[in-house]
Amino acid sequence: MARTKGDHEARRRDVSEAVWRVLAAHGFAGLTLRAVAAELGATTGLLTHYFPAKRDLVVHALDLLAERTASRPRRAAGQGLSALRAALLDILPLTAEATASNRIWVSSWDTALADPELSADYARKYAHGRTRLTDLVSAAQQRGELPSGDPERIAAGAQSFALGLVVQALFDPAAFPPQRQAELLDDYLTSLTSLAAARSPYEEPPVSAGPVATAAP
Amino acid sequence: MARTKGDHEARRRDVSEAVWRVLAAHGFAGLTLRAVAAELGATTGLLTHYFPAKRDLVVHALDLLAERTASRPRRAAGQGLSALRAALLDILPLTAEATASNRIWVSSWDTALADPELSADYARKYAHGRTRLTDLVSAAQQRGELPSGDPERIAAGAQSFALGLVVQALFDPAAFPPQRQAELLDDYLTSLTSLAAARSPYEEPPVSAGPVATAAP
DNA sequence: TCATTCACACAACAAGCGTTACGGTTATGT
DNA sequence: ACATAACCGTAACGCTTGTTGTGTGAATGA
Repeated sequence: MARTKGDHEARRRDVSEAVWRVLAAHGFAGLTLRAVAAELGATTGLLTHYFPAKRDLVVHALDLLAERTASRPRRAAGQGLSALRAALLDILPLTAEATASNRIWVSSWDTALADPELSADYARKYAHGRTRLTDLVSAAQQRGELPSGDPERIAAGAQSFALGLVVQALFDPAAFPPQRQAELLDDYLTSLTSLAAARSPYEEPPVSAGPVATAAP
Repeated sequence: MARTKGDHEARRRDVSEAVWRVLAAHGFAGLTLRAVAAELGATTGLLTHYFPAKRDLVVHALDLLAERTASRPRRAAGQGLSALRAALLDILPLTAEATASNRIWVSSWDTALADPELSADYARKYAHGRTRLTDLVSAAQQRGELPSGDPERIAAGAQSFALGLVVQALFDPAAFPPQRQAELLDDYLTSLTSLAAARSPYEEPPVSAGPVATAAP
Protein backbone atom coordinates (compact mmCIF):
# COMPACT_ATOMS: atom_id res chain seq x y z
CA MET A 1 0.00 0.00 0.00
CA ALA A 2 2.93 2.29 0.46
CA ARG A 3 6.50 2.74 -0.60
CA THR A 4 7.84 2.68 2.91
CA LYS A 5 5.91 0.06 4.78
CA GLY A 6 5.42 3.12 6.93
CA ASP A 7 3.02 4.14 9.53
CA HIS A 8 1.44 7.34 8.45
CA GLU A 9 1.93 8.75 11.94
CA ALA A 10 5.54 7.65 12.11
CA ARG A 11 6.38 9.62 9.01
CA ARG A 12 4.66 12.63 10.44
CA ARG A 13 6.92 12.31 13.45
CA ASP A 14 9.96 12.22 11.20
CA VAL A 15 8.81 15.37 9.51
CA SER A 16 8.19 17.09 12.82
CA GLU A 17 11.67 16.20 14.00
CA ALA A 18 13.08 17.82 10.90
CA VAL A 19 11.04 20.88 11.76
CA TRP A 20 12.63 20.91 15.20
CA ARG A 21 16.08 20.75 13.73
CA VAL A 22 15.43 23.64 11.38
CA LEU A 23 13.86 25.69 14.14
CA ALA A 24 16.69 25.05 16.56
CA ALA A 25 19.20 26.09 13.93
CA HIS A 26 17.53 29.01 12.19
CA GLY A 27 14.47 30.01 14.17
CA PHE A 28 11.05 30.68 12.82
CA ALA A 29 12.36 33.15 10.30
CA GLY A 30 14.34 30.36 8.67
CA LEU A 31 11.53 27.83 8.76
CA THR A 32 10.56 27.26 5.14
CA LEU A 33 9.04 24.17 3.59
CA ARG A 34 12.08 23.79 1.39
CA ALA A 35 14.41 24.01 4.37
CA VAL A 36 12.47 21.31 6.18
CA ALA A 37 12.40 19.15 3.08
CA ALA A 38 16.15 19.54 2.61
CA GLU A 39 16.74 18.69 6.25
CA LEU A 40 14.69 15.58 5.67
CA GLY A 41 16.42 14.73 2.41
CA ALA A 42 13.15 15.00 0.56
CA THR A 43 11.07 17.49 -1.38
CA THR A 44 8.15 19.70 -0.53
CA GLY A 45 5.92 17.12 -2.16
CA LEU A 46 6.41 14.86 0.83
CA LEU A 47 5.52 17.63 3.26
CA THR A 48 2.31 18.57 1.54
CA HIS A 49 1.41 14.91 1.40
CA TYR A 50 1.43 14.69 5.18
CA PHE A 51 0.37 18.20 6.09
CA PRO A 52 -2.23 20.22 4.19
CA ALA A 53 -0.60 23.55 5.04
CA LYS A 54 2.43 24.99 6.75
CA ARG A 55 0.47 26.03 9.76
CA ASP A 56 -0.54 22.43 10.43
CA LEU A 57 3.05 21.40 10.08
CA VAL A 58 4.17 23.86 12.73
CA VAL A 59 1.30 23.13 15.08
CA HIS A 60 1.96 19.42 14.92
CA ALA A 61 5.68 19.90 15.52
CA LEU A 62 5.06 22.07 18.57
CA ASP A 63 2.37 19.78 19.92
CA LEU A 64 4.68 16.84 19.55
CA LEU A 65 7.50 18.74 21.22
CA ALA A 66 5.29 19.60 24.18
CA GLU A 67 4.05 16.06 24.43
CA ARG A 68 7.51 14.61 24.22
CA THR A 69 8.83 17.11 26.74
CA ALA A 70 6.04 16.20 29.13
CA SER A 71 6.62 12.50 28.82
CA ARG A 72 10.38 12.42 28.62
CA PRO A 73 12.20 10.49 31.33
CA ARG A 74 12.20 12.72 34.37
CA ARG A 75 14.90 12.68 36.94
CA ALA A 76 14.34 10.55 40.00
CA ALA A 77 12.23 12.65 42.31
CA GLY A 78 12.05 12.17 46.05
CA GLN A 79 9.19 13.54 48.03
CA GLY A 80 8.25 17.04 49.05
CA LEU A 81 10.84 19.73 48.48
CA SER A 82 13.07 17.28 46.66
CA ALA A 83 10.28 16.61 44.16
CA LEU A 84 9.79 20.32 43.62
CA ARG A 85 13.48 20.71 42.96
CA ALA A 86 13.41 17.85 40.48
CA ALA A 87 10.45 19.31 38.65
CA LEU A 88 12.19 22.65 38.29
CA LEU A 89 15.46 21.07 37.22
CA ASP A 90 13.52 19.26 34.51
CA ILE A 91 12.58 22.62 33.04
CA LEU A 92 16.11 23.96 32.75
CA PRO A 93 18.37 23.51 29.70
CA LEU A 94 20.79 21.20 31.47
CA THR A 95 21.20 18.81 28.56
CA ALA A 96 21.72 19.34 24.86
CA GLU A 97 18.26 17.99 24.18
CA ALA A 98 16.61 20.22 26.76
CA THR A 99 18.52 23.18 25.35
CA ALA A 100 17.17 22.53 21.88
CA SER A 101 13.66 22.13 23.20
CA ASN A 102 13.83 25.31 25.18
CA ARG A 103 15.30 27.20 22.30
CA ILE A 104 12.43 26.19 20.07
CA TRP A 105 10.01 26.99 22.81
CA VAL A 106 11.39 30.48 23.36
CA SER A 107 11.47 31.11 19.63
CA SER A 108 7.83 30.18 19.33
CA TRP A 109 6.86 32.97 21.69
CA ASP A 110 7.07 35.48 18.86
CA THR A 111 4.54 33.58 16.80
CA ALA A 112 2.43 32.79 19.84
CA LEU A 113 2.18 36.38 21.07
CA ALA A 114 1.06 37.49 17.62
CA ASP A 115 -1.80 34.99 17.52
CA PRO A 116 -4.45 35.46 20.23
CA GLU A 117 -5.60 31.88 19.90
CA LEU A 118 -2.12 30.48 20.28
CA SER A 119 -1.43 32.98 23.03
CA ALA A 120 -4.38 31.76 25.06
CA ASP A 121 -3.17 28.24 24.46
CA TYR A 122 0.21 29.02 25.90
CA ALA A 123 -1.32 30.82 28.86
CA ARG A 124 -3.36 27.73 29.61
CA LYS A 125 -0.29 25.60 29.30
CA TYR A 126 1.68 27.66 31.79
CA ALA A 127 -1.27 27.83 34.16
CA HIS A 128 -1.38 24.06 34.09
CA GLY A 129 2.30 23.89 34.91
CA ARG A 130 1.67 26.21 37.81
CA THR A 131 -1.00 24.01 39.29
CA ARG A 132 1.34 21.08 39.00
CA LEU A 133 3.98 23.02 40.90
CA THR A 134 1.37 24.17 43.39
CA ASP A 135 0.68 20.57 44.35
CA LEU A 136 4.37 19.96 44.89
CA VAL A 137 4.66 23.07 47.02
CA SER A 138 1.68 22.01 49.10
CA ALA A 139 3.19 18.59 49.64
CA ALA A 140 6.49 20.12 50.72
CA GLN A 141 4.66 22.37 53.12
CA GLN A 142 2.81 19.46 54.67
CA ARG A 143 6.12 17.75 55.29
CA GLY A 144 7.32 20.89 56.99
CA GLU A 145 10.01 21.46 54.37
CA LEU A 146 8.57 24.77 53.29
CA PRO A 147 7.06 27.40 55.53
CA SER A 148 3.36 28.08 55.15
CA GLY A 149 2.13 30.66 52.68
CA ASP A 150 -0.10 30.62 49.64
CA PRO A 151 1.23 27.64 47.67
CA GLU A 152 -0.07 29.02 44.42
CA ARG A 153 1.94 32.18 44.88
CA ILE A 154 5.05 30.26 45.75
CA ALA A 155 4.55 28.10 42.68
CA ALA A 156 4.09 31.12 40.44
CA GLY A 157 7.31 32.57 41.78
CA ALA A 158 9.18 29.35 41.23
CA GLN A 159 7.94 29.08 37.67
CA SER A 160 9.00 32.63 36.96
CA PHE A 161 12.41 31.92 38.34
CA ALA A 162 12.87 28.80 36.25
CA LEU A 163 11.55 30.42 33.10
CA GLY A 164 13.85 33.40 33.42
CA LEU A 165 16.79 31.15 34.09
CA VAL A 166 15.99 29.25 30.91
CA VAL A 167 16.17 32.43 28.87
CA GLN A 168 19.41 33.58 30.42
CA ALA A 169 21.03 30.20 29.96
CA LEU A 170 20.01 30.10 26.31
CA PHE A 171 21.61 33.44 25.55
CA ASP A 172 24.72 32.91 27.62
CA PRO A 173 25.43 29.19 27.97
CA ALA A 174 29.01 29.95 28.96
CA ALA A 175 27.89 32.05 31.91
CA PHE A 176 25.17 29.57 32.88
CA PRO A 177 26.55 26.05 32.62
CA PRO A 178 24.39 23.28 34.09
CA GLN A 179 26.11 23.39 37.44
CA ARG A 180 25.56 27.12 37.83
CA GLN A 181 21.92 26.80 36.89
CA ALA A 182 21.49 24.19 39.58
CA GLU A 183 23.31 26.36 42.10
CA LEU A 184 21.09 29.30 41.35
CA LEU A 185 18.01 27.16 41.64
CA ASP A 186 19.21 25.79 44.96
CA ASP A 187 19.87 29.32 46.15
CA TYR A 188 16.30 30.10 45.30
CA LEU A 189 14.91 27.03 47.04
CA THR A 190 17.06 27.73 50.07
CA SER A 191 15.66 31.21 50.31
CA LEU A 192 12.16 29.76 50.16
CA THR A 193 13.04 27.32 52.90
CA SER A 194 14.21 29.93 55.32
CA LEU A 195 11.36 32.27 54.54
CA ALA A 196 9.71 33.35 57.77
CA ALA A 197 6.10 32.29 57.94
CA ALA A 198 5.20 35.81 59.03
CA ARG A 199 4.78 38.00 55.96
CA SER A 200 6.94 40.81 54.72
CA PRO A 201 9.37 42.12 57.33
CA TYR A 202 9.85 45.33 55.38
CA GLU A 203 7.35 47.81 54.23
CA GLU A 204 7.31 49.49 50.83
CA PRO A 205 5.12 52.00 49.06
CA PRO A 206 2.52 50.49 46.68
CA VAL A 207 3.44 49.72 43.10
CA SER A 208 1.85 52.76 41.62
CA ALA A 209 4.34 54.95 43.46
CA GLY A 210 6.99 56.67 41.42
CA PRO A 211 6.86 58.72 38.25
CA VAL A 212 5.57 55.86 36.11
CA ALA A 213 1.82 55.50 36.01
CA THR A 214 0.13 52.17 36.46
CA ALA A 215 -1.18 50.37 33.40
CA ALA A 216 -4.70 50.72 32.04
CA PRO A 217 -5.15 52.40 28.63
CA MET B 1 16.87 71.55 1.92
CA ALA B 2 14.04 69.25 2.72
CA ARG B 3 10.31 68.87 2.34
CA THR B 4 9.70 68.61 6.02
CA LYS B 5 11.98 71.06 7.74
CA GLY B 6 12.78 67.80 9.41
CA ASP B 7 15.67 66.52 11.32
CA HIS B 8 16.91 63.47 9.58
CA GLU B 9 17.21 61.72 12.90
CA ALA B 10 13.74 62.73 14.02
CA ARG B 11 12.21 61.06 10.99
CA ARG B 12 14.20 57.95 11.65
CA ARG B 13 12.69 57.93 15.12
CA ASP B 14 9.22 58.20 13.63
CA VAL B 15 9.93 55.26 11.40
CA SER B 16 11.28 53.21 14.29
CA GLU B 17 8.19 53.93 16.32
CA ALA B 18 6.08 52.61 13.47
CA VAL B 19 8.25 49.51 13.52
CA TRP B 20 7.51 49.09 17.21
CA ARG B 21 3.80 49.34 16.59
CA VAL B 22 3.88 46.73 13.86
CA LEU B 23 6.03 44.43 15.96
CA ALA B 24 3.83 44.77 19.03
CA ALA B 25 0.78 43.96 16.94
CA HIS B 26 1.99 41.26 14.57
CA GLY B 27 5.40 40.11 15.70
CA PHE B 28 8.43 39.67 13.53
CA ALA B 29 6.56 37.43 11.15
CA GLY B 30 4.29 40.34 10.30
CA LEU B 31 7.05 42.90 10.00
CA THR B 32 7.19 43.87 6.34
CA LEU B 33 8.32 47.12 4.81
CA ARG B 34 4.88 47.66 3.39
CA ALA B 35 3.27 47.11 6.79
CA VAL B 36 5.59 49.63 8.40
CA ALA B 37 4.95 52.09 5.61
CA ALA B 38 1.19 51.69 5.96
CA GLU B 39 1.44 52.13 9.73
CA LEU B 40 3.32 55.33 9.03
CA GLY B 41 0.89 56.48 6.38
CA ALA B 42 3.66 56.48 3.81
CA THR B 43 5.24 54.22 1.22
CA THR B 44 8.29 52.02 1.09
CA GLY B 45 10.09 54.80 -0.71
CA LEU B 46 10.29 56.72 2.53
CA LEU B 47 11.69 53.75 4.38
CA THR B 48 14.42 53.05 1.90
CA HIS B 49 15.29 56.71 1.95
CA TYR B 50 16.12 56.54 5.63
CA PHE B 51 17.35 52.97 5.88
CA PRO B 52 19.43 51.22 3.23
CA ALA B 53 18.02 47.79 4.09
CA LYS B 54 15.45 46.13 6.28
CA ARG B 55 18.06 44.80 8.64
CA ASP B 56 19.22 48.33 9.41
CA LEU B 57 15.64 49.33 10.01
CA VAL B 58 15.15 46.59 12.57
CA VAL B 59 18.49 47.12 14.26
CA HIS B 60 17.83 50.82 14.66
CA ALA B 61 14.35 50.20 16.03
CA LEU B 62 15.64 47.75 18.61
CA ASP B 63 18.58 49.95 19.53
CA LEU B 64 16.28 52.87 20.02
CA LEU B 65 13.92 50.76 22.08
CA ALA B 66 16.74 49.64 24.34
CA GLU B 67 18.04 53.17 24.66
CA ARG B 68 14.63 54.57 25.40
CA THR B 69 13.92 51.82 27.91
CA ALA B 70 17.20 52.52 29.64
CA SER B 71 16.61 56.23 29.85
CA ARG B 72 12.90 56.30 30.52
CA PRO B 73 11.81 57.94 33.75
CA ARG B 74 12.50 55.42 36.46
CA ARG B 75 10.49 55.18 39.59
CA ALA B 76 11.80 57.00 42.63
CA ALA B 77 14.36 54.72 44.16
CA GLY B 78 15.41 54.85 47.77
CA GLN B 79 18.63 53.31 48.88
CA GLY B 80 19.74 49.74 49.32
CA LEU B 81 17.06 47.10 49.12
CA SER B 82 14.51 49.68 48.10
CA ALA B 83 16.63 50.63 45.11
CA LEU B 84 16.95 47.00 44.10
CA ARG B 85 13.20 46.62 44.28
CA ALA B 86 12.71 49.72 42.16
CA ALA B 87 15.15 48.47 39.54
CA LEU B 88 13.34 45.16 39.28
CA LEU B 89 9.92 46.80 39.15
CA ASP B 90 11.20 48.88 36.26
CA ILE B 91 11.73 45.69 34.29
CA LEU B 92 8.21 44.35 34.71
CA PRO B 93 5.32 45.06 32.32
CA LEU B 94 3.39 47.15 34.81
CA THR B 95 2.34 49.81 32.32
CA ALA B 96 0.96 49.62 28.82
CA GLU B 97 4.18 51.08 27.49
CA ALA B 98 6.36 48.62 29.38
CA THR B 99 4.14 45.80 28.18
CA ALA B 100 4.64 46.79 24.56
CA SER B 101 8.38 47.11 25.06
CA ASN B 102 8.66 43.74 26.70
CA ARG B 103 6.51 42.12 24.08
CA ILE B 104 8.80 43.39 21.35
CA TRP B 105 11.78 42.36 23.35
CA VAL B 106 10.54 38.81 23.86
CA SER B 107 9.58 38.56 20.22
CA SER B 108 13.06 39.55 19.17
CA TRP B 109 14.52 36.57 20.96
CA ASP B 110 13.64 34.33 18.03
CA THR B 111 15.65 36.45 15.63
CA ALA B 112 18.42 36.96 18.16
CA LEU B 113 18.90 33.29 18.94
CA ALA B 114 19.18 32.51 15.25
CA ASP B 115 21.98 35.05 14.73
CA PRO B 116 25.18 34.34 16.70
CA GLU B 117 26.28 37.95 16.45
CA LEU B 118 22.98 39.28 17.76
CA SER B 119 22.91 36.51 20.33
CA ALA B 120 26.26 37.57 21.74
CA ASP B 121 24.99 41.12 21.78
CA TYR B 122 22.01 40.15 23.86
CA ALA B 123 24.16 38.11 26.21
CA ARG B 124 26.38 41.13 26.76
CA LYS B 125 23.35 43.23 27.38
CA TYR B 126 21.98 40.92 30.04
CA ALA B 127 25.40 40.57 31.63
CA HIS B 128 25.53 44.33 31.91
CA GLY B 129 22.14 44.36 33.56
CA ARG B 130 23.42 41.79 36.01
CA THR B 131 26.40 43.87 37.04
CA ARG B 132 24.07 46.79 37.59
CA LEU B 133 21.94 44.64 39.85
CA THR B 134 25.03 43.29 41.54
CA ASP B 135 25.96 46.79 42.65
CA LEU B 136 22.52 47.29 44.10
CA VAL B 137 22.70 43.99 45.93
CA SER B 138 26.10 44.88 47.36
CA ALA B 139 24.80 48.21 48.55
CA ALA B 140 21.83 46.54 50.23
CA GLN B 141 24.15 44.10 51.90
CA GLN B 142 26.35 46.85 53.24
CA ARG B 143 23.30 48.46 54.78
CA GLY B 144 22.48 45.14 56.40
CA GLU B 145 19.25 44.82 54.45
CA LEU B 146 20.34 41.65 52.74
CA PRO B 147 22.33 38.81 54.29
CA SER B 148 25.82 38.24 53.00
CA GLY B 149 26.41 35.92 50.06
CA ASP B 150 27.86 36.27 46.59
CA PRO B 151 26.13 39.41 45.30
CA GLU B 152 26.62 38.38 41.70
CA ARG B 153 24.74 35.16 42.30
CA ILE B 154 21.93 36.94 44.06
CA ALA B 155 21.73 39.41 41.19
CA ALA B 156 21.62 36.61 38.62
CA GLY B 157 18.80 35.01 40.54
CA ALA B 158 16.88 38.25 40.75
CA GLN B 159 17.26 38.87 37.05
CA SER B 160 16.02 35.39 36.27
CA PHE B 161 13.03 35.93 38.47
CA ALA B 162 12.12 39.23 36.85
CA LEU B 163 12.65 37.93 33.33
CA GLY B 164 10.46 34.92 33.89
CA LEU B 165 7.78 37.05 35.46
CA VAL B 166 7.83 39.25 32.37
CA VAL B 167 7.15 36.28 30.13
CA GLN B 168 4.35 34.95 32.28
CA ALA B 169 2.71 38.34 32.53
CA LEU B 170 2.85 38.80 28.77
CA PHE B 171 1.08 35.54 28.07
CA ASP B 172 -1.46 35.83 30.86
CA PRO B 173 -2.02 39.48 31.73
CA ALA B 174 -5.28 38.60 33.46
CA ALA B 175 -3.53 36.24 35.84
CA PHE B 176 -0.62 38.64 36.38
CA PRO B 177 -1.99 42.15 36.81
CA PRO B 178 0.48 44.80 38.00
CA GLN B 179 -0.39 44.34 41.63
CA ARG B 180 0.18 40.60 41.52
CA GLN B 181 3.50 41.05 39.78
CA ALA B 182 4.58 43.38 42.55
CA GLU B 183 3.37 40.97 45.20
CA LEU B 184 5.33 38.13 43.67
CA LEU B 185 8.42 40.28 43.43
CA ASP B 186 8.03 41.30 47.05
CA ASP B 187 7.63 37.67 48.02
CA TYR B 188 10.91 37.02 46.29
CA LEU B 189 12.70 39.92 47.95
CA THR B 190 11.32 38.90 51.31
CA SER B 191 12.69 35.43 50.88
CA LEU B 192 16.07 36.93 50.05
CA THR B 193 15.89 39.08 53.14
CA SER B 194 15.30 36.22 55.51
CA LEU B 195 17.86 34.00 53.84
CA ALA B 196 20.20 32.62 56.47
CA ALA B 197 23.77 33.66 55.86
CA ALA B 198 24.85 30.06 56.37
CA ARG B 199 24.56 28.16 53.08
CA SER B 200 22.12 25.49 52.11
CA PRO B 201 20.38 23.92 55.08
CA TYR B 202 19.38 20.91 52.99
CA GLU B 203 21.51 18.56 51.05
CA GLU B 204 20.73 17.22 47.60
CA PRO B 205 22.38 14.93 45.09
CA PRO B 206 24.35 16.67 42.33
CA VAL B 207 22.61 17.83 39.18
CA SER B 208 23.77 15.01 37.02
CA ALA B 209 21.77 12.59 39.14
CA GLY B 210 18.67 11.10 37.60
CA PRO B 211 18.03 9.38 34.32
CA VAL B 212 18.83 12.43 32.22
CA ALA B 213 22.47 12.84 31.28
CA THR B 214 24.28 16.13 31.64
CA ALA B 215 24.91 18.22 28.56
CA ALA B 216 28.19 18.30 26.59
CA PRO B 217 28.15 16.78 23.10
C1' DT C 1 -2.70 -10.40 -12.54
C1' DC C 2 -4.58 -6.35 -12.93
C1' DA C 3 -6.68 -2.26 -11.08
C1' DT C 4 -6.19 0.62 -7.44
C1' DT C 5 -4.17 3.35 -4.10
C1' DC C 6 -0.61 5.23 -1.60
C1' DA C 7 3.90 7.82 -1.48
C1' DC C 8 6.38 11.01 -3.29
C1' DA C 9 9.26 13.70 -6.93
C1' DC C 10 8.89 17.31 -10.09
C1' DA C 11 7.43 21.43 -11.95
C1' DA C 12 4.80 25.36 -12.22
C1' DC C 13 1.90 28.92 -10.06
C1' DA C 14 0.47 33.39 -8.08
C1' DA C 15 1.39 36.20 -4.26
C1' DG C 16 4.24 38.70 -1.49
C1' DC C 17 8.76 39.96 -0.31
C1' DG C 18 13.08 43.30 -0.15
C1' DT C 19 15.29 46.10 -3.17
C1' DT C 20 16.24 49.35 -6.92
C1' DA C 21 15.51 53.01 -10.34
C1' DC C 22 13.31 56.99 -11.56
C1' DG C 23 10.79 61.27 -11.42
C1' DG C 24 8.50 65.03 -9.56
C1' DT C 25 8.22 68.33 -5.72
C1' DT C 26 9.91 71.30 -2.27
C1' DA C 27 12.98 73.78 0.58
C1' DT C 28 17.52 75.62 0.92
C1' DG C 29 22.13 78.02 -0.07
C1' DT C 30 24.20 81.31 -3.19
C1' DA D 1 16.38 83.50 -9.21
C1' DC D 2 18.45 79.61 -10.08
C1' DA D 3 20.91 75.40 -9.27
C1' DT D 4 21.09 71.94 -6.01
C1' DA D 5 20.02 68.52 -3.04
C1' DA D 6 16.90 66.35 0.09
C1' DC D 7 12.42 64.16 0.31
C1' DC D 8 9.50 60.60 -0.96
C1' DG D 9 5.75 58.60 -4.11
C1' DT D 10 5.44 55.28 -7.99
C1' DA D 11 6.44 51.36 -10.22
C1' DA D 12 8.94 47.74 -11.58
C1' DC D 13 12.45 44.12 -10.79
C1' DG D 14 13.96 39.45 -9.38
C1' DC D 15 13.56 36.26 -5.85
C1' DT D 16 11.51 33.35 -2.43
C1' DT D 17 7.54 31.76 -0.45
C1' DG D 18 3.38 28.47 0.27
C1' DT D 19 0.51 26.02 -2.48
C1' DT D 20 -1.32 23.16 -6.29
C1' DG D 21 -1.30 19.92 -10.08
C1' DT D 22 0.55 16.18 -12.53
C1' DG D 23 3.05 12.12 -13.22
C1' DT D 24 5.51 7.85 -11.89
C1' DG D 25 6.84 3.81 -9.34
C1' DA D 26 5.85 0.65 -5.77
C1' DA D 27 2.91 -1.90 -2.84
C1' DT D 28 -1.61 -3.75 -2.02
C1' DG D 29 -6.20 -6.18 -2.50
C1' DA D 30 -9.33 -8.64 -5.49
